[in-house]
Amino acid sequence: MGRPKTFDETAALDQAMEVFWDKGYAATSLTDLLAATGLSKSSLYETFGNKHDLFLKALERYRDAVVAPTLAALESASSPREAIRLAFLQVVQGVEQAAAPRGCFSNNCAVEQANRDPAACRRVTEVFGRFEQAFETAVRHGQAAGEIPARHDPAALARYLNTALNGLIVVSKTGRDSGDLNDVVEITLQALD
Amino acid sequence: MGRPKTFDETAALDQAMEVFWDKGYAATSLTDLLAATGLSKSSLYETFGNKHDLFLKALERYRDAVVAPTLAALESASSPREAIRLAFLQVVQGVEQAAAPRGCFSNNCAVEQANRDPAACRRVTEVFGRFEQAFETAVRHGQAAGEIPARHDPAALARYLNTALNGLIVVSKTGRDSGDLNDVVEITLQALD
DNA sequence: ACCTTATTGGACCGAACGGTCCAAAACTAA
DNA sequence: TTAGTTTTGGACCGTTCGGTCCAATAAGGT
Repeated sequence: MGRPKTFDETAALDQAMEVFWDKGYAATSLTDLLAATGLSKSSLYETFGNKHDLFLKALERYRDAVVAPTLAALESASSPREAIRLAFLQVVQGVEQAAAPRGCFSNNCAVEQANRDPAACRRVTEVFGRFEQAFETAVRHGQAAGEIPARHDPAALARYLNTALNGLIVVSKTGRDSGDLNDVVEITLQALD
Repeated sequence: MGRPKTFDETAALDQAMEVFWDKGYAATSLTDLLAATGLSKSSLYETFGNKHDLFLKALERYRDAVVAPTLAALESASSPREAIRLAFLQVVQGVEQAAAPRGCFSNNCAVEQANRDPAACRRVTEVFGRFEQAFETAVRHGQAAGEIPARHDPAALARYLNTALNGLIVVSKTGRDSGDLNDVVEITLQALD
């Protein structure tokens, strides 16, 4: 069976994801990736292919390891309305804690790569779709529980929430007063009244 | 007085701005800039300094040549409420017309550079601030005209509108159905009711 | 113990990167 | 016409880029 790998493949992928998340695709060099993962050049190419392949795998890893758990919480919350608020407040919290919020990997990728990298764009679209789906089921649950008026169209409201969330993430990147951001969140959530 | 320049400096700057706007900072090479501006390397360095200097100048040019006119229209509209709606619909229109919308230069820059380029970040923050200011005066005018209820806090509402607009721009980059985007705009603008 | 199979480090590659420099050219002012 | 000033093209620079390749190595399976 030959010599086994001396490193954890998904751990290395996680490290690569962090770098891409922080610096974007173009600004990330192979040297950065080697330093972050601790791999040698041959190991990296052997296990992940080239830089672009690795980038796509990092995007998928983000979807599975970061996005999916968050959305699961959103979909199975006992109080869907509060869960939605929490999703927004987590962004504000991110600003309070990190001096330089790195935003959302998919969001970053949409802005940097969507125009010139169809494969990456497809994956971002998928993540956005999942967000919308999660928001939609949360809205439906909220409506069933009487927390959200039934007159709202769940699908449209979900798209709205996803858009607003992405806006908040972008604006946060320039470093804002968290009180101001909280005001924005409150107004945003009035759409659920 | 010596040999005069054979090119239009602001026209060259406009071309450089287009490239940076489309590709971002890291993915734009000097070769790209030379091709777009038509300048020789020495002319470019002589007139604009290095790549980063040029980038900052392109951001400022964007603020003055692209953002300022838009905001002026927003601030002096006879129907402020409709002007706000129009600002959002322009983004949707951009999706319908361009196969690959390039978004907003400041927005792109916020996502790509805010964390690692303080000078660029400052300029982006300034543009965001101007947007909020324009939205705020539009809201105030709308309130004075009776188009927008007086109970709303103009500053907070302006921040909300700026955030929502940026969200719409980001989501648009992945190429969406314009009908869906219109739904989002309608819900967004219900905050003005 | 041995043979097969796989991993690994690092030398190496051509190309492209951002940036500098200078001699030739082109224009103005006198 | 000439002196003075600025622009301009392009040669050139060292560095870094993403990527390939191979010999050495290390761990199975038998």
